[in-house]
Amino acid sequence: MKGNAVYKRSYNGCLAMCGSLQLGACLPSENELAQQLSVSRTTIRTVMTGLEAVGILSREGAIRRLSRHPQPEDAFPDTQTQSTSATVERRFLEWILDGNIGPGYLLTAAELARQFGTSTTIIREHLPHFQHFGLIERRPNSAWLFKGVTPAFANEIYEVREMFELRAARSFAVLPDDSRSWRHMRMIEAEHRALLKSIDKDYSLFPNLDERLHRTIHETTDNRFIKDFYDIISMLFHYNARWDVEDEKQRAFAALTEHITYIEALLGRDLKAIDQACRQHLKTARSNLLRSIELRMTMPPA
Amino acid sequence: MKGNAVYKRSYNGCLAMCGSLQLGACLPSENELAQQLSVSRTTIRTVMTGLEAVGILSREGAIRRLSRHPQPEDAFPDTQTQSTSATVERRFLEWILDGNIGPGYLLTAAELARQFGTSTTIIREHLPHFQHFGLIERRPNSAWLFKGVTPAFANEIYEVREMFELRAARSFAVLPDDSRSWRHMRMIEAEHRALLKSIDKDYSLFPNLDERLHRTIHETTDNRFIKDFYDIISMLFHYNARWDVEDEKQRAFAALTEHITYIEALLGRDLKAIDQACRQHLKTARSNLLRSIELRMTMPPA
DNA sequence: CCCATGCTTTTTATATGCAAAGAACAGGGT
DNA sequence: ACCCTGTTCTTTGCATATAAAAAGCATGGG
Repeated sequence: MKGNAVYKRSYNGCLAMCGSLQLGACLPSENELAQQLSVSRTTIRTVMTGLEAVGILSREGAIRRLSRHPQPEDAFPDTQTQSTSATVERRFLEWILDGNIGPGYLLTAAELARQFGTSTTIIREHLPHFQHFGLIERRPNSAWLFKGVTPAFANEIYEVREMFELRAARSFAVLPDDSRSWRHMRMIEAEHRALLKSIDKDYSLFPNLDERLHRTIHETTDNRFIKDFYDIISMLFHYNARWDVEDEKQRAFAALTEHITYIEALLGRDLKAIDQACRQHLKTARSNLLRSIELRMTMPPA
Repeated sequence: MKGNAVYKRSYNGCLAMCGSLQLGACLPSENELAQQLSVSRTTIRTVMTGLEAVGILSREGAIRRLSRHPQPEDAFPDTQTQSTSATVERRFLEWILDGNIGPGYLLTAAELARQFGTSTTIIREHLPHFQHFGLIERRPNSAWLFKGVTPAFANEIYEVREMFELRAARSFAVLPDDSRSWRHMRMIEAEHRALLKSIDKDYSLFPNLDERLHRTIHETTDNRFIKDFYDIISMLFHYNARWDVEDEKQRAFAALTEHITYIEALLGRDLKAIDQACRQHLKTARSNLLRSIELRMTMPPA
């Protein structure tokens, strides 16, 4: 009735720990393992029992020792280490953002449950989350309306994003030199410069860097609502990468250049330059997104 | 297993309709009734059966006639016309905002279910909503952390609110004279002037007017995220009224005056005046809220 | 052919059941 | 006194069950 993803993830975690242990060495205490993996001792004990059953551990009384080194095939596959809930969330987003349905489509919990092979409980728990993302809208006592990943959606997101990021960027500029964010930003700057040199082959590393830059900026506001909103941007951004593969290298290069200007303005505490660089970059990002959305609307994927 | 709040609400709705009917008159068609009350025909049919059972309606074949006028006691009490879900949501918010728990308190779904007399299913469906409000935070596989209605909470809300409302107000100013929002605003202005005259006795009507003014402004942005955020403000505002009863009259008067300045600036399309009035009003509102929160934190309610 | 109503099928709202995971308690060793 | 393991008790994650409500289909009258 309940999956055992936590068990499997912890099992894999323990396997990894065992890997760096000498044969015959005894394991840390249950409490310590539990803390390291952020799970309860109960789970650790179940894992230990499992490891003993396959002969990786042996125990004398209360002491457990490594009796053979774990092999890669001892581990559970990654697909099984995520809770049903997380899996459904991910698959649902993929399904929606891959364009399987268009604006106006009515989503019924019962149908989705069948489609994803879970119960309606899980579906009903997740739909409000996508409402928060602005993707769907509730009809009381009835189905959910899919609003679509439309130009309007992108524009509304970017309208808010611009306000938030401008404010965050300004607040970044007045933080002390030795704040965590500033140290972070200097690292990110270095990574940008490094990536710029090898952009021809490493352009696919850019999205991750992009996300980290913007998140670092947003985090400085210390405002739970602004941070929360960044999850929406992040979601959209993450999945946009799925469709928009054309010209990826050029776009990465252009964005990288804009980022560097932006970062220089930030580290230079030049408010005017910050505003300008921020606006310019978001404008580019917005039109990239819009272009990609419009392209997809005229020729939906097979 | 499922409440019948929809039935009861529709039943009351039909009673009200019957009230304005002549004795012996025949009712509208089932379809029409269903549409009027925004429920399914199935529900209407069940209601009709109920009304026949208590002798309010009589039927010959397919025709239903009013056979006696409904009395007030025929109606279901209002408490029974709301779904379990809605009731829990309301009671939970009241419970939290009335200060029954402090920041740092751990909420467990099981306990809440017992406390509110429902199943954990409902509770689990609602907690994410309060997370969206910024009131609680999730600990995976464990309890929820109540973050408290603290000064930080108020400040973070107002930081965002200011950005959104300034932008909305500016976009309001460029709408055409005959737009729905402008007509709306002129009505609201009239109500403000009327209320100003009778503020001594009618000050308790102010909160409703306040909400309508700000919502009218926010609606003009046509941005789902901004509108969505206004629900949080609204919630806080609504419940703030529960604690903050002292000096209510003075505060209503002060706010009313600020509103009128604000509205004049808006209707005058004077961008600079709008900015100033908006900032000024939000500043006052924020400090009222902060004062009330700080007061409550030093002397929590019995 | 358009709308009625009657009847059937599907979906939603909510409670309950149960395995997995977490938390609390208890004795024992250092 | 602390930390460790064994044990028990509670809570969470998820599926299922069921009444209420919605949606769909059939039939019949103007």
